[in-house]
Amino acid sequence: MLMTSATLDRTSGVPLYRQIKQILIDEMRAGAGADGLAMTEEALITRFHVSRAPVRQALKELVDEGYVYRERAKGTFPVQGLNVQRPATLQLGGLMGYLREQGLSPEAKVYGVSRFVPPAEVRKGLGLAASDKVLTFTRVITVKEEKLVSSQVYLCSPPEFEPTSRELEEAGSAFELLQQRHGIDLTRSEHHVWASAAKGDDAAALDLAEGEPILVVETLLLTRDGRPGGWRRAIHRADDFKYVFASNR
Amino acid sequence: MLMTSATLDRTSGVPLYRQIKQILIDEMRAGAGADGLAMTEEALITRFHVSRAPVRQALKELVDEGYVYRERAKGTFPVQGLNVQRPATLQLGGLMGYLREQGLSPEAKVYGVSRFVPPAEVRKGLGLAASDKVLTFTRVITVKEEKLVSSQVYLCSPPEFEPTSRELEEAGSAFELLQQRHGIDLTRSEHHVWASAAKGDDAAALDLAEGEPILVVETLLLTRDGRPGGWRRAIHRADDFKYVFASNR
DNA sequence: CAGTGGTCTAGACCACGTA
DNA sequence: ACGTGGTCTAGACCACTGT
Repeated sequence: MLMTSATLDRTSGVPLYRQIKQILIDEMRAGAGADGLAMTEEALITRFHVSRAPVRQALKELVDEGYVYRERAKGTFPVQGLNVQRPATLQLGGLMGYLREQGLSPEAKVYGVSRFVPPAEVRKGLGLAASDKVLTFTRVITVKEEKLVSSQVYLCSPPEFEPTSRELEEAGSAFELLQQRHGIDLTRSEHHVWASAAKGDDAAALDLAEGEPILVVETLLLTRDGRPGGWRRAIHRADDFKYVFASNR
Repeated sequence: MLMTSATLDRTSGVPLYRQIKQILIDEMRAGAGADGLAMTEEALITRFHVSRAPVRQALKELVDEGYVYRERAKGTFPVQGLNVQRPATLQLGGLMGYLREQGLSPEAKVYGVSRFVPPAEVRKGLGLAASDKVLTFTRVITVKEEKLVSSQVYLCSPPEFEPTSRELEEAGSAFELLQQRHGIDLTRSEHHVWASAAKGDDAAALDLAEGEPILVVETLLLTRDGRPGGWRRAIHRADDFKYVFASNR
């Protein structure tokens, strides 16, 4: 088998460590699971004609992303099973996109877009004064005529941010809209996940009988500098929705 | 206020970047949230009399762990709210320790320790042949006379690994035992979390009526090199157990 | 012993944001 | 223009592992 060895492009503007990283990923996917090649730093330095820094940065990111593991005085080795699909942590607000990728045809409905003072629990989580108003709305995602998830969203946003229901339905996520229009990125988040029995509004929101099981996900969203910027309570139909995430520690 | 500035110890064997990192964490906790000090690389280099590498490594880890954020051409800034307790992702098998830290008195009971061929679903997840045997057992954690969680665990382990129920109850985690005795560390994991209605064995395991809501957490455990090494299905009493995790992306 | 990754030094050039 | 973090070079010494 003839293997055309990839080389680096020093004029492309793409950092060397990213090119190295991508080449190694491609090679591992292509079947280096049969641990053929040695990924020692020295080998990569001589192979790509670079110094240690870009090699180490590439390997560092590969470790963080779970592609390889390193053992002191032993070497760097690819993890097994890179060909099988590994679950990625669900992106925030990326549920619509994910469902489409899965070949489903999700529909989003947004109700009750308004701006008012949130309930005490939410106000506390967002660290707001008793009179501060936030943008709020309800979003229901339906798949195959069945209501899959109902979310109540509270967003600390400038008064100028007054999206319509239509805009919120078309945008993949309200958070994306907020970033595009006002440069506010709510990239940090804290999730609380538990099971409960549907009752009252929760039951009605998903057309469930009282007492039926639901999955509740409460999320506090934070800006890069750690200030609360949003709060969301999502109710999922039991069994139909699974939260998936991986850890390397 | 007199501030005794911490200095580095080059003889302690502790890497400089770790010392720098810890000093910065302490200072931020002490109240640098009032963004008093500048954490630019140049400032830290001159302050600690080191080169750029340890400073960058310290800051890199602080970013990864959510203590600071960096903006190109602007600077490095502490995130707000470091004094309030942030949720840490629950350590695998660390539930007993966590409950004790919370001042509760959890009790663990282990039943049915044995070694046999697992059901098809588990065998598939673990990538085993039809005749491979694994160690299996059931573990129930009780708090205040109430069964909180019931786990069915399947462990790929050498035949010599034959812990007693007693040993498994006293060890914080079967995974710890496996690492201590055979050097097998199942550090990687993939979690699937959803809500369901208790029925059959699941209902009996937690003394619930049929149809009551439960939280199901299925976890595939992997070794550092990515080979499946264990599988666990945990059933949690609804409302009493919350899965908490944070993300910086 | 040689090879590995972990840590550190002392420089360099660049893109980008602020002033 | 200047300061910031992002990237890269070319060295160095160390601890640890396997032979």
